[in-house]
Amino acid sequence: MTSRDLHRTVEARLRAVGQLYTRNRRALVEALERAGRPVSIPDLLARRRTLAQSSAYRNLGVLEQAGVVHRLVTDEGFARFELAEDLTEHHHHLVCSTCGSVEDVAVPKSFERYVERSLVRAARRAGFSPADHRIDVIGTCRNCGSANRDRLADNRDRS
Amino acid sequence: MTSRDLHRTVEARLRAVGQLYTRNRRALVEALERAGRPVSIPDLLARRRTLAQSSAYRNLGVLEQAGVVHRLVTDEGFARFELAEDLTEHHHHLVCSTCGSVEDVAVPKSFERYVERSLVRAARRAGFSPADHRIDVIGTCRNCGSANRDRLADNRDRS
DNA sequence: CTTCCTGCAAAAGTTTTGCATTAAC
DNA sequence: GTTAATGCAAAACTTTTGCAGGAAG
Repeated sequence: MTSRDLHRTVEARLRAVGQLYTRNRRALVEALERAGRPVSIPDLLARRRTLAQSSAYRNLGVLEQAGVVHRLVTDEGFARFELAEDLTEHHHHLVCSTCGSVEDVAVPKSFERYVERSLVRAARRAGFSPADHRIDVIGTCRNCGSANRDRLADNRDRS
Repeated sequence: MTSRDLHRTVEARLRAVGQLYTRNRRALVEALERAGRPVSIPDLLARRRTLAQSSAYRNLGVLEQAGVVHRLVTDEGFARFELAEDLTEHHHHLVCSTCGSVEDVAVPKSFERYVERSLVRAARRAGFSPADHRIDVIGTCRNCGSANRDRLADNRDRS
């Protein structure tokens, strides 16, 4: 989807829930588009100094209700936001257990189809009506991994 | 694993990180064992009135470091705790988007093997070292589903 | 002109921390 | 008796809310 299509879609979805596409909201959508990964509120505030914290929370809430952004929680103690999946690509997350960063990762369609069918079956057996799923891979990101390798190398050098 | 084995294992893991298996900690482990699903701090405090809130947070932190409990975050704004997976069974979660409740769900071993292999491959391609994965199914639990069906039936009756 | 959005400040909710007391070994 | 855990209260942090002023249609 082009950036222009994105903004048109966002505007339509906001209008559908009786909301306007204001400057602040456009700035948030642009920031999320540029980031290409889930972003925290402090990050968003740093990128747009004039944006009040309460406006960030409120607007992200509105955008979430309009189906434009998705709020996800990590074990960092605060939330992160990303564009809704139908505005990007269906993807999952690589969560670094060292630094808390979150990156997107795509998986093959065949994997998704198989996972989806299996999960629907397992959920139904438990009397649960499945609507969606979420998969996170926990581990060590490239940065923290190489930092760790450096540290190990240092220790070897010293001994 | 029997309850007795569980407590022996917990005691050993706590000792391994220089911590004691005190009454409060035993009570927390027993509560988590009985619950059989992720439990919130308010729930845990309600089940043991003499337990101070700060002790609950502190002890769950210690138990997490000892590898006895696992902290998981939902979009409810607070954390839930469960026994570590190697003390129970490998499982995933059914998260109700209406009431926020979380239940455990088991999936076939063949599913796990396939998912694990696919995720490891996808993560490595992104320069990420995978250690574990987490799968949540989002949807409507049995209670909220039947409440919703009741509501729909009511509306039909009235028209 | 009327409605909705914005920013500031204060409040609410969850989690963490300091410190004196108590329990565990 | 010494060390570690507990409970109370206060603090820190993220998120939500009230309200007066300003922007948008």
